[in-house]
Amino acid sequence: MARNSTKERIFEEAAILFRDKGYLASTMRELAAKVDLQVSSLYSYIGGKEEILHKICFDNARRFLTGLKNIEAQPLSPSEKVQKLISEQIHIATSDVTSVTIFNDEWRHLSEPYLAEFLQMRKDYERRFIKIIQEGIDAGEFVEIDATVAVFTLLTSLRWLHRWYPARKGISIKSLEREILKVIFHGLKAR
Amino acid sequence: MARNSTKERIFEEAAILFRDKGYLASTMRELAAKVDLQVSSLYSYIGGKEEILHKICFDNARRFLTGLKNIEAQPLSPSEKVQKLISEQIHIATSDVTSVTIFNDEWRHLSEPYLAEFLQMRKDYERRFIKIIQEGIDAGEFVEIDATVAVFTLLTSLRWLHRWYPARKGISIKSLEREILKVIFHGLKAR
DNA sequence: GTCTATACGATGATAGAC
DNA sequence: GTCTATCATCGTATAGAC
Repeated sequence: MARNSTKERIFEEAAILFRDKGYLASTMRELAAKVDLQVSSLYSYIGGKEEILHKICFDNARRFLTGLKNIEAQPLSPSEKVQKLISEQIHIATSDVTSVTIFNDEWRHLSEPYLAEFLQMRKDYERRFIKIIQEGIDAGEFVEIDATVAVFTLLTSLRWLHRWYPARKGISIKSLEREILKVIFHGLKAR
Repeated sequence: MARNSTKERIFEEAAILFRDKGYLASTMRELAAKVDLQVSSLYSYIGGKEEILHKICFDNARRFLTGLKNIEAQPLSPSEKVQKLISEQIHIATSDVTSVTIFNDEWRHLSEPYLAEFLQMRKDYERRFIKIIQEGIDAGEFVEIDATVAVFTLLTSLRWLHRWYPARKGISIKSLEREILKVIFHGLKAR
């Protein structure tokens, strides 16, 4: 009994291809070669190229939104919520690089109406993240800052973590998380 | 006398196209339509599609490296240097969105040997930025952090500034800069 | 489910007349 | 420098035999 079905292998190889070359530059011919099939045979398993992109983007969007929902529901302070959100982002980005890369970089090649739906989920996540930061500011836990600027500043560095963290070879996920939290919570400047 | 030559108009329209749809999804036919020429006429002005991408990527790489070099040469503290670097990134990213978007998002479609050359310039910039942070740590101006993690955390949020700052409508560049500096230097947490 | 064969449109680029 | 015409190639996807 094989560990992975042909369909699973197609999705996995496609993800690697999309990650390395981008969605548009990846061809069905290459994908077929990777899984040792003729191009036409791929279509016995999937409806088309975009179906793969769609699955990756929406699986990840749902994953992040579910994580956020769980954190929102817990009786935590804004600080603790932000810490958990950052921790979650780091763990997902480092453990599932391929998938997160595509989620972050290739969603724009979704066709309508999926693109609009995706953007709405993304915006929803950002809006709810901003709300948590604003609650922290109002509660006096965070400094008086523009919550939107703060969220995008930190969210952006997390979203593209997958691109740069291989540059810091040898660091453990635990240390990576500690260092990032240090920068985000306390900033660069010594007291 | 026209303000822009045909060649300049081709580069400008191509940049907008690349920014909006990505390099691969942009076609020479679309570009020709934008500048009111037949496709074949474009080739009287440029050698090919990649020449445009090449120019945008390398012009920007040089611009950022030149800015860094100037700052390095000044008799400033690491803190002041970092502040100037951040300020410069913000000004370029907000004043020349189109160009910076392509520089950040589309360089990977450069073919060799240009790709390798580009990556080397990029790495050089990062390495020198890390060095400044490390000097700040050694001088006691910055907290004891992993300089690489710190640089990528902040550099990433600056590099993709062009993607999110329209989400914070109405904010002035001055305020944007102040808020970002606040987050990066002092962090989220209230004292 | 896998194959061979192929449809069919889009692509970057060129040839050569004017 | 601009055009019309065209090329070779590659893209996703389908038809239909086995």
